[in-house]
Amino acid sequence: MPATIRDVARAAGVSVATVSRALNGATNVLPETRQRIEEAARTLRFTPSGAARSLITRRTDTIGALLPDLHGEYFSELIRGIDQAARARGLHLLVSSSHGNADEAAAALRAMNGRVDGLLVMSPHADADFLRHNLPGSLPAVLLNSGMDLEDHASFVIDNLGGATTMTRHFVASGRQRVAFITGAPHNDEAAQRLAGYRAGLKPGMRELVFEGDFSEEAGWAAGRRIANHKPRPDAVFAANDMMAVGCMAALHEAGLRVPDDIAVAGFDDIPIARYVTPALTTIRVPIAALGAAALDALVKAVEAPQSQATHTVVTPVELVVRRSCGAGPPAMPRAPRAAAPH
Amino acid sequence: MPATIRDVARAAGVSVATVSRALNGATNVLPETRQRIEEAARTLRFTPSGAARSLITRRTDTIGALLPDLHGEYFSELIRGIDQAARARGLHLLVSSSHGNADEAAAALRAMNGRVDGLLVMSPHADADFLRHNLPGSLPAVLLNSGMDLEDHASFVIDNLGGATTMTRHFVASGRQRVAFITGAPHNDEAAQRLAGYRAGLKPGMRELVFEGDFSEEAGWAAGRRIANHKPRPDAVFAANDMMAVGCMAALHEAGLRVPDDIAVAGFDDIPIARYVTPALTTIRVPIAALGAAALDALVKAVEAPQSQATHTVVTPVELVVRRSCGAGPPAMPRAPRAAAPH
DNA sequence: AGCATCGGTGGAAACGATTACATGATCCGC
DNA sequence: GCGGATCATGTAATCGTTTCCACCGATGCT
Repeated sequence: MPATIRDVARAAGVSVATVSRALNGATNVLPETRQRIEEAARTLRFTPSGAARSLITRRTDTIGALLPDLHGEYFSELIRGIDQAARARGLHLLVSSSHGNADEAAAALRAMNGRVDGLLVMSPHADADFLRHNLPGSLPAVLLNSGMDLEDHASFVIDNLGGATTMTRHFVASGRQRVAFITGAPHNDEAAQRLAGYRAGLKPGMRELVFEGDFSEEAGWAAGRRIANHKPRPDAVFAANDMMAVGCMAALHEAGLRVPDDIAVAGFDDIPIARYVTPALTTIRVPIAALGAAALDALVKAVEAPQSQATHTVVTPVELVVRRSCGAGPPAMPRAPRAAAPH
Repeated sequence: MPATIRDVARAAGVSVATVSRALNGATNVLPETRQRIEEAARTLRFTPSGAARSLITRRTDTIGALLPDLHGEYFSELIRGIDQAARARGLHLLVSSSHGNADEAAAALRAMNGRVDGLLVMSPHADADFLRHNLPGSLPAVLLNSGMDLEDHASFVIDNLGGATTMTRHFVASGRQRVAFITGAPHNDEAAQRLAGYRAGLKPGMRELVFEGDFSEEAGWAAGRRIANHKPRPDAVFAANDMMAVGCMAALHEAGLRVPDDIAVAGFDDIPIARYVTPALTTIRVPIAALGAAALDALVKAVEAPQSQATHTVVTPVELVVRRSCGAGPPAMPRAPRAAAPH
């Protein structure tokens, strides 16, 4: 049983009110009294109960993150960005992930009530209706990468459309004639945007060549096989994400094709692996961590000024990264400076 | 302002006690009454306050994770494993990371009091003394990858020593004569264990060749340059982690050496990148997610039976993964089945 | 000298839930 | 027909904090 504020009060010979004031930095406490209290707190190893404190304070100094999955580098980067921004503000992070269905997600959402000051939501189930029915009370929330405009919440998305358009135009501009596309998961909003971007980037008169995928490496490999056998053979492949591009390159390689000489390959996301595969992968860099941090910043604003909920959608720009897999780029393996980290 | 249990009671025309009983599945509530209460709760969108509930219940259904950093695949895997095990038990996860110094870590620890039922601690600052002084009350805690045996807490570690020994022996067994080692970060316990394993794996009479590193890719690259110029040139390099191995391979490549023909390279951890670099990296597979899950399981046990704190240290075994970078392994890029995940 | 002020402190009411105990009503068996 | 068991429900204490208010001695101003 941990020591309570009452124990400290008794030990220091004062009332609990005074202890609370002394420990929370109120000015109107006699220096001598404060010192006695601090010493009592130290020897009793008193730590205020977060639950009790946030019950009366109505602040938890915690924000909740509802994520679809923790698999892969995309989400680890996202969490890292969110955590970093949260820590800078002295906030904690309560994460909840992998909700197979809407009911599970709803349960997770409800369980957060009274434990968080705001919610960062990134879930395939989180449409407008879902939030309207399941968001407890008036918890501020910010949406991530859910393509819809919601009236009540700010929303942060990646410029999937613009990025895919840029990539496709890059292929076209460097003389590729038959640019194929491997789609992302069906019913996925980001996948749809990237496909639309691909279409927008083709030159008028160019034929679109769409192969189905689902964001997984296997799907990329399967699509790569089909592409290798397709007549006339495409001279460029744009995969809706990097993992599929990696799988596709393997299949093309197995089919005896040379990348980029016979066929160029590009992905989307710029996951760390992208620069290490051979040849290094041309891709669209997505500032994932920055996106998470920006979303958290917006959420904190919403928490601090509940009425002035800015409900606009912020589109984060992306950047073309040209590497060997599309024929250009530096010849050697680039060693971009990265923060030193154990492991 | 969210609805409270009192609002529900008023709406249903019963007392708060009855509402609590009805909503928590007690049997002794008239079906008709229960129905009225459930409907009232639904229309008012009542969600019990976690803070209030855990104040009286003394359970938070949350476990806290104190991590050193969220950078890199190592920690994302760890969190994934922990989260998965936690979710299976209906527990939430409160994460806190990147504590530059012991004071910050202590503050983070204190802030967890009253918000979590137990603590998963992985921190360079978390030695026995630190925990004794900063662990609030009698919070159960489990340590991760901190090399020391603590009396009061269970501890989970990777078999760094055994893994490094195995790898070194593999080099020796396949006929390598001069095996070099690139060390991890100084003052890091895991780094020390891996170095010790390297030494233990050398054949009696073999000369040890130790190059300094710090787990970062840059350090691996720098060590690779020194190794390429070293006379007589080593015919194998064992880096204390995969990132350094990757950097080292780049440097060897730039120096005109062929891996694995001129010199073999191996790493430690088996991060996802390892199988995608060219040549694919021989390494020691560490079941990171499983480690996190096991630690969480142990913590849950400690939470449920506070007195029977099993204080033993569990050493998780590791596994040698042979790929092209040391001369063996399958010729084509392997596509191990991996769970399909967006991005 | 008297009265308002001020600064330190204590008492007690919140916050929103759970739960031990009290209270009636109903029902059963003798 | 009456005492006691049973059952649904209400009353109130409780968890550990913060904070409003009252109190009281000392001080300053006129």
